[in-house]
Parts: sequence; structure tokens; C-alpha cells
Amino acid sequence: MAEVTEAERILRNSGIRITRPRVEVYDYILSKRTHPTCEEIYDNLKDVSPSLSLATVYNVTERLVDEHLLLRLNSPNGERRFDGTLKMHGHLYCEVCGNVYDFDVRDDLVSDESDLVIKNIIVTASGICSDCRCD
Amino acid sequence: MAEVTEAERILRNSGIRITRPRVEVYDYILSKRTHPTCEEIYDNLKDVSPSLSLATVYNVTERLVDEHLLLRLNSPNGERRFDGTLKMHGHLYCEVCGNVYDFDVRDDLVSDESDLVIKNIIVTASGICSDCRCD
DNA sequence: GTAACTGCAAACTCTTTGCATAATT
DNA sequence: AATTATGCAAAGAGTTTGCAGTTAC
Repeated sequence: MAEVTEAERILRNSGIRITRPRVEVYDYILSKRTHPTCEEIYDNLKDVSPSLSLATVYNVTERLVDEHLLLRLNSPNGERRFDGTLKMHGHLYCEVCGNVYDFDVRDDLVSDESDLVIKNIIVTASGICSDCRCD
Repeated sequence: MAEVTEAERILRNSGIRITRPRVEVYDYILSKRTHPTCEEIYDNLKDVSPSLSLATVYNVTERLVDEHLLLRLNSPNGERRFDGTLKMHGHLYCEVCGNVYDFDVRDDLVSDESDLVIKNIIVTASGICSDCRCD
């Protein structure tokens, strides 16, 4: 950890204890914006941090979700993924390649009249990404 | 199975083989509209159909999803649930009672300019349902 | 009669937990 | 120094699979 990353800065602001796994996991999610799974995060970090364990990735992501620094996603096929972008947007799960892509949605998408308290909206779609569409 | 249910009628139209588990599971999901889990479906049907197995509920629901008769949902906490209502709507996962409620969304909620092929949109929200809000 | 489906049990994958060690404040 | 988090291994839950027997067409 040569310099202070965005992840570390946000973590310091949040007031929770700064540890190497937390900084590295959060940094990975923020930098890649690939909505990774725990396994994916672990696989990509274990070379640079050999002592990191998969259980810790589960623990760290859970904690960051509790702190509202991450959003936990559940893909149509049941994978647990994480998203560091908190502003409202949609996720497209490509039926061909399996990757997850962001797309824009209207801010005022709820047209409901009932008296529900609605927050943390996630828009999930299946479809085909632009790469796979052109193949 | 005294009379022909809605589930059976739709199944016949779809052309797949009609079996007791398929009719019963699909009927249950359509009638309850409670977005049940496999366990929930199994627990509620095993009294009337003692030979039914949980594995069959998994198999049947998977098949109905493949046939586009059901939508598979993934709740914020990772539960696998099913929805027989195919028209676009939102799901509210109540943070208090854990139940799932439908809400209305705009048909034109996608404002994206990119060239993704988007279908099967699911809007998922966490929040508080009207019952829990008034307690 | 043939092909497809069910139901059971066992296997597998993903996730959580308990606890001793280590790191942060 | 006290508290909190990590990392390992083992346990647990949820889901899938193989196969013999059964059912739908």
C-alpha cells in the first residue's frame, strides 16, 4: 500500500478500523467496477496478499455492506456480487458471456401509489451485452 | 386435481408434459403470489402430495423458468424465489418482516443510450411494507 | 412402448462459524 | 493494553446429480 487509495480514504471517513484486507478488498471492487464475486476478489488478491483467506473476503464484504459502502447484488443465477457504485443504475447480466454491465435508469422509476417505504432500488435485467450482440 | 386450474391450462398451452408436481407447484406459485422459495413450496404441498420431494420442486421450478412461465428472483439476502407474474413490476423486500411485496414501476424506466439488448427487467428494493410501517 | 419425469439419497458448492493468533487504535 | 479483525479448518445450508422406478404421451 504505497499511497492512500480512494478505498482507504472512504474507510477512514466511515470510522471503522482500517485493516489490510478491508482496504484491498474495497479497493479491488472500486477499481474494477466489475461487480465481482467473493471468489473473484479472493483469486485476484491472494497473489499480492498470500495470507488473505476467502472467509475474510466474505467477512469484509459483509461489513462494508453493513456500513453502506457497498451494495450486495444477487444475480439471476444466484451469484453474490458487490457494487461500489451507490448511485441508482441498472445491471445487465449478459446471457451469453455472463458478465455484468451497468446501464442508466430514470430517477423517477417508481410509479407506485401504495404506502410502502421504498429505498435501495436495484434494477436487474437479463439480456445481451454489446460485445456479444455483434458476434 | 378435480378441475382444470389456470396452471394446468398454461402448461398445456406451453406444450410441455403435464405432471402432477408441475401442476401443483405452478398452481401454488400462481395462487399464492407470495414469491415463495422452494422450501416454502415443498412444505405447503407435501401434506397433499406426500410423495413430492424437494429436489422435484427445484427441478420443476427450473424447468418452468426455462419455459419462461416463471421468473426467478434473488432477494437481497440471497434467497431463491419465484414469481408467476411476468408483467413488469417491482419487488419490495421488507426489512422488518422479510416478506416480498409488489409495487408498480414506470414502463419506460430504462434511459440508457448504449447498445445493450435489455429484457426481463426486475426492480428490486428494500424498504418497509405498509403493515410494518404502522406498527 | 418409448421417452421423459419423479423421488430418493448422496455429493457438491457456497457461505458461515468457532477459535487461536495477529493487528489496530 | 484492550479491542477488534484475521485466517484456518470444520460445520452448515442450500442446491444439484445419478439412477432406479414410474408416469405421460
